[in-house]
Amino acid sequence: MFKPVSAKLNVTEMEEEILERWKKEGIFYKTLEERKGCPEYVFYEGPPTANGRPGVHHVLARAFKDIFPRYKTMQGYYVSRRGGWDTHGLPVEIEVEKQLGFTNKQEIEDYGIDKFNARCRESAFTYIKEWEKLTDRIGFWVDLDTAYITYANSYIESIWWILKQFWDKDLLYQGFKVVPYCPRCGTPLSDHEVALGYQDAEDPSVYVRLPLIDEKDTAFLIWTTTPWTLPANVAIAVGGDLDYVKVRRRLHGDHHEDLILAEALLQKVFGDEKVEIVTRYKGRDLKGLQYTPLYQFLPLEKPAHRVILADYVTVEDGTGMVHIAPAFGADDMRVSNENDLPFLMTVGSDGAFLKEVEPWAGIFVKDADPQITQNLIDRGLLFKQGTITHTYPFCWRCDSPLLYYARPTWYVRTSVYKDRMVALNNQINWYPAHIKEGRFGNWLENNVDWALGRTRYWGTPLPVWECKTCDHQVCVGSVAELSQLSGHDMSQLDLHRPYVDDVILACPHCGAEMKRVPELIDVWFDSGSMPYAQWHYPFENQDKFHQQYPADFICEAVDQTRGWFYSLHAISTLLNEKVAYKNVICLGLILDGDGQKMSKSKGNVVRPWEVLEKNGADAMRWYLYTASPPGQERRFSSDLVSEVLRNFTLTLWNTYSFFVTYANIDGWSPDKKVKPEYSALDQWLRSSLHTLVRDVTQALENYDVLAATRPIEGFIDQLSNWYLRRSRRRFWKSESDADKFAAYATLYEALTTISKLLAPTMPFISDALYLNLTSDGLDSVHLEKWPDYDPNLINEDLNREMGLVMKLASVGHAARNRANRKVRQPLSEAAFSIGNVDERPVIAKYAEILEDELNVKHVRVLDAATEAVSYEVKPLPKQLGQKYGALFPKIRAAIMDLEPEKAAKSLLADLPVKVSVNGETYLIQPDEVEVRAMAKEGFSVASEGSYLAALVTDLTPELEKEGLAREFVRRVQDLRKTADFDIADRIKLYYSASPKLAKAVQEFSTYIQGETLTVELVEGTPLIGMISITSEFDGESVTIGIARI
RNA sequence: GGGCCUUUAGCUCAGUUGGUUAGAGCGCGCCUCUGAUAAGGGCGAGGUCUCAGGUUCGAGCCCUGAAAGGCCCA
Repeated sequence: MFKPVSAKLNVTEMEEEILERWKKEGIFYKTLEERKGCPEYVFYEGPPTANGRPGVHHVLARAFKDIFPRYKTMQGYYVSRRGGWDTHGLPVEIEVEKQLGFTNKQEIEDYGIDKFNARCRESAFTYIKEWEKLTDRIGFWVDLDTAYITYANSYIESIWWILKQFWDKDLLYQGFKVVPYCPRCGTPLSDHEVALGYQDAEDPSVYVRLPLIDEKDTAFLIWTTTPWTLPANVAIAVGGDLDYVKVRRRLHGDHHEDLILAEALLQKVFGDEKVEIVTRYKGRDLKGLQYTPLYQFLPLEKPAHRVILADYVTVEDGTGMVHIAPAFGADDMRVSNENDLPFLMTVGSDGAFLKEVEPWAGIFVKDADPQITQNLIDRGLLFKQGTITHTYPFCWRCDSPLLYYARPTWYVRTSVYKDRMVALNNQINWYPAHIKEGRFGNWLENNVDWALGRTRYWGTPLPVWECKTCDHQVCVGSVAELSQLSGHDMSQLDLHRPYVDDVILACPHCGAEMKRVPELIDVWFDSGSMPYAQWHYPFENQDKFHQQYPADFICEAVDQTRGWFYSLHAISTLLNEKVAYKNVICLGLILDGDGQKMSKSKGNVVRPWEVLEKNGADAMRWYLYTASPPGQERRFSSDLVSEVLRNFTLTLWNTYSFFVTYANIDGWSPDKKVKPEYSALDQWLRSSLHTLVRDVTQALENYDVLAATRPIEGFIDQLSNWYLRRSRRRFWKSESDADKFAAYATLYEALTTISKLLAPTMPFISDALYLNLTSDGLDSVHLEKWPDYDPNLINEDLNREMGLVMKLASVGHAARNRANRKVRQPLSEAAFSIGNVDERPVIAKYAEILEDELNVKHVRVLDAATEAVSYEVKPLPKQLGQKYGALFPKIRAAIMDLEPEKAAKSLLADLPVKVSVNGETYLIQPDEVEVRAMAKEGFSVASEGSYLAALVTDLTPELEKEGLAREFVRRVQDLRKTADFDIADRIKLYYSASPKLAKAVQEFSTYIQGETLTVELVEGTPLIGMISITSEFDGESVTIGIARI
């Protein structure tokens, strides 16, 4: 006996029961336990930050992550899946700052770094419960009990070890560079952080005169969108080979002024204003010309304010004369150094002007733009102003505009490993494939050194100590080393600020005090270090590390290309010259209903809970797998998840419920000793099933989730709507014969196999099915072996033939519809015409199925000689086009010109026909054309392509009576259902009917009794206490009463 | 300015090595079937396959260019 299964499914209840069972029996740990010692399949969990609520996009990633560990476990691999939490960095700090109402770094310092960091440590796990609950609810099996935590001392120590390796290889260095810098957070950002925050922004666009020293009434014209950088100007750059002109503008009276700019930009700058070209230059002619500085707030260490040459100057916008402020542009800095120009720093680390810049001291630079512009107007130096909208980087967390700002900071010399990173990337299997050469490959090709330093509080401290006196630096690679260098036991030290800052070392060179440099490191370095740091490698777990490196599989969204995908790859390359992961699925973004990216800052993150409560985790997962290719972005809609439930989950569930219901009635159970006698339909289903196992397995091997899921939908549809519909009578009939056994065995095999195929993707329903269907099975489908397919059972011919039978049935139904003959009314005959000779035998072979499906007494091939009235012979382009190439159009025309009747008769007899083109004769084979027939009158026809069904719609009295009997049966069945009788209940039945119907009932009484489980069929008024109904149809009337026996 | 992706029915998406009638699901209208079904079946409305060139006997598919949208980088 199987546990009875209602056709109605309460999906949430079912899933929660399964969850409860998993928990109670520790199924997840059992799957690990059982596979101990097996070959390892390695999955890395990209650590999320638990200081925000998990959203739909997290469900997406976790759903995809879950598939392969489950699949590989079933294949016999040991897949330890350690969870992880990202805990450091700005996202956490900013939340705490919000709580405390802080707006700048000084407030944090005043509050106390120790207290601040203690709060950060807590805040990092604000939503840990919700994360755990969600992870659990969606069935993502990951070991959160042993999850690695990036703030742990052991984790940090491993990172220190990595940094020390880099230090020893001269891969870690301090440089003075212009970096993207967030003035609010007070820290530089790495390129991949900057990449997260580009937005459209409106900035001033100003054209400014810089008067020449040696020429009266003449000025260079420069352009900038950052007026605040002008006080730091030291030079003008021009392109040596570009063409420049001096133009003369007429002013009021006799006055005029001369301006120098690139010729190509005259139109853009002056528009319709007429100006006179006075002189032409090449850029290099201008070199060395001096101009009057705009401002002189700071002393100059070297001569400045002259024209220099730079290769990056273009004439695309501006004036072709580029204002150079070495403190605020990477290119500016480079050319300034090349030309031995001074460096003017006018701005503090808070983004406000220094006190030397008197008029605007203390004002945030962007806020000072209008005042500077006004100042230039007042002094007659502003030529023109406006605004420009362009994409500008903003801080990815706090939305402040970033400044490009020169400061000393720490770098990892990734650029020297660029080629190696590119080469190793070629070994990685990317899905979708274009990321490899495209987005990720390009990113690697353009690699610049990793800006590692962060001047913040909550993060992994950079373990470099510097001598106050002689500037000597040491990098510390372990706690032991720190103890040794400091002369104190540091094993209990919290490796965070401010505690590490308090550790003073003695300089090995001069003996003076060494203090730690102030920087923390980029949090992406934390997560990229997880392959090593999660095991506290190399201090512990050396074996474990080697077993678990590199990963076979990782999966994150596309925004990690420059995030985790990169940091894993870069660290692994620099450290070991190996890949960190072999296969990676890169997911597209989930968009909200309006196509907007979901993000916390926009507040449009859809809560996954509603969807889960309504439709369950399986349906939500299935939707995410099947909706669109994984790399593509997708709009998320709760309604589409409901659709999965209705169309897929419930179809499967009902098939399962049907099986259990009838198997229980018949007391059927699987018996391996009995060899089933499979019918053609059974063989077809098994062929489809084993094809499915083959295809799904292959798709999973290729990390192709779409191809591993969509075909299952197709199979379930055919299982339910063709196999089961066509097999119902086999289950209903009362005798338990070999045919019935085969039907049960087939359906049972299909359902148990499906439960395994669905285990990685729909872990709940698959286990529900498995547990009930396999009484002698394991504790969970997730402990099962992945199914094998039997190639001998795969019969492509059978698959094709059955497809054809379905097509013919469909055309047959259409013909019935057209003739207005409902299926309940038996008809004498259906005749089919099939355009392709080879396919014709299908009709005879599957006659029984077609007769039953269409409710006709007989099916056959339409007789070409006597029943068809006209033909059409249609050339098949695929065959003929490939065979005749350019000759095809003429061959085609020649075939169309043939006399259709004559040609058709020959072709239907499987004989070729001759056509003549350009004096040559060609033989057209029967399989190179389609013959379409039209049927004579007396038939009701429908056709699709070359398939035609012709029904004989004349009714004999006998057929009519049978039709009435079936109508009668249907009324009884309806009544049984309304009365809520059990399917197996025997009944007695009283009826009174109009004469014609009464006669039909008498004649078909055996049939009726069999169909309706009627033990006593009595003509007479229903008895008191019977459930009864009166109805009229086809001009007849009847009253029926039934009662259970 | 550069890179990558997308563009097919009202919506979500398929569309094989290029083959002449471009499909599915949902939604909509009409009809129908049902003792597994929240379903199934039939018919219908709904498409200049983003546009323009090119290659080819033949292009939704291949090539070139353009447009729109998205992501990323300057």
